[in-house]
Amino acid sequence: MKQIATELPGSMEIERGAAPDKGARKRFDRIYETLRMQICMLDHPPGARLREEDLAEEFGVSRTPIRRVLVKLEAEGLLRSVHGVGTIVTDIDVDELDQVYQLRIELAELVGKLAPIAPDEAKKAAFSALLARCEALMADPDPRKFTVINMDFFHLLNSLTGNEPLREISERLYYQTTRIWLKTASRLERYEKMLAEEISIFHREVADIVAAVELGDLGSIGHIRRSHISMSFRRLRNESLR
Amino acid sequence: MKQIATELPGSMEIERGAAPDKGARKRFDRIYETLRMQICMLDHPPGARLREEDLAEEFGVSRTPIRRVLVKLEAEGLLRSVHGVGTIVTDIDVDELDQVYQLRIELAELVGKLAPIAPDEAKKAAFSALLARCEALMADPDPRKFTVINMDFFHLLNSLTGNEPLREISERLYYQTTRIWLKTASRLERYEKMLAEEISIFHREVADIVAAVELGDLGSIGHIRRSHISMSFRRLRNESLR
DNA sequence: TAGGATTTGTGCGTATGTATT
DNA sequence: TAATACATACGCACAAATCCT
Repeated sequence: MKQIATELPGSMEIERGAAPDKGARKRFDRIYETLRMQICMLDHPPGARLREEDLAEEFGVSRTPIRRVLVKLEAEGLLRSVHGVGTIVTDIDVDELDQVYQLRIELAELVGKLAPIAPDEAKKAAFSALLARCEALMADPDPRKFTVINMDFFHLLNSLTGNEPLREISERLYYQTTRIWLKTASRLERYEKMLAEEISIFHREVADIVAAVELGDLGSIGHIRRSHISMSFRRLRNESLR
Repeated sequence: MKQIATELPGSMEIERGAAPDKGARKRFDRIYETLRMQICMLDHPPGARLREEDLAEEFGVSRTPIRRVLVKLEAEGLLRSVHGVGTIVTDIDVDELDQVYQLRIELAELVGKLAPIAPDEAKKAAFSALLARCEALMADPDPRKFTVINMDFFHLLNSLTGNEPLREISERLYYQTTRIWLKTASRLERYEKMLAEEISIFHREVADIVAAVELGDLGSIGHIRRSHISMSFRRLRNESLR
């Protein structure tokens, strides 16, 4: 039984300003990335319960496409759906966080070793621009801005390897840990001061790496990142034990 | 602050021997693992089109739970769903395969470095048992049996690290590459002979590693695996260029 | 202990996209 | 180019599981 119809398909639809969501795939990606960022930004903190129906309404679709996204986020360890209970944002304890950091440290060094890509002028400019944003951040410390800049910096560094599986895995571990770092830090007494210190230290790391990028010394980038990731986690753990 | 309990009450349920698929989660896992193994065994070779309806019938469910599984397998890079076309088993070319192997080599070495677990008697026995199966395989070379033993061996080695993210990632890359190895090899002229040689070489690797396990020398296990993974890929590539 | 409220899981009909004739 | 076949994507109604009173 044919449905009536058919005005001309999607192409006649009005082009809405930003993202008219042409295909199903683009819509899927948009919802996925939005949700992942929200989880990363602690808009949905660890332990929070997400209701499929709420999300469906928020994104203007039915539960079905939402569930697709949730399955993927669950496969990446950011969510856990439980029948009859809800969909919960995952949390990990310090021991697990330690394990992920140990692995991230090793992977960071691999970025400079496996299929390293010598940065061209455009990439060097991107690094410089990021350093500038980082300096602006120091004048006005803000956890959300810090998270975004940190994330952009991570992606920029990740683009220095041509090994795509490595990029993918590093990214996944990154999204799994930054939100935990942010959550843990935000509960500490000295949060404000600690954040400012962390931003300052981050700025130094960026400056160090930008210098290495200018020299085209990809090998030492790995070592710089290795020590910074390691120290960042140590600071967090030490602060937690105060 | 409410933390999600580590395990859900479902553990109160009785484990029934035949596993008649009690909960939704178990059914999901069963379908997922079955399908993954089928893909790995080339029952669904790269390029094959899977029809959701066929799978639904095969597993005795509707398309809905099948689609959940397909999304997860797609997230892991084993499938790709295209609207209006079908769900296709992914294939990767030699360059990509090379990248994954490069990464697997590094991760294999990390297994012995990050949170190494000293094997107890039970584990040593498991290694010995696997060596025996490997010897039996040499007398009767069979690609499917080889694949299964190889996989069991991989899981056994992976259990030597307490770093769970590392285990998870290694496993994912493993499932992504073995099937491609098998497919590529099966198309070669000297397939029969090559398989026998590969099994023989594999037997030697297992013997080497079992010896290292007996000595509790986890560090050298990493080096042994590193060289074997590397050489295995080189042999495949060289054979392809004949 | 029982039952209702809530939330995820499932089944199925329909819409939409793609390829082929 | 248009029509047709077929596969995935979607929306909705209902079943199953869990929680709380």
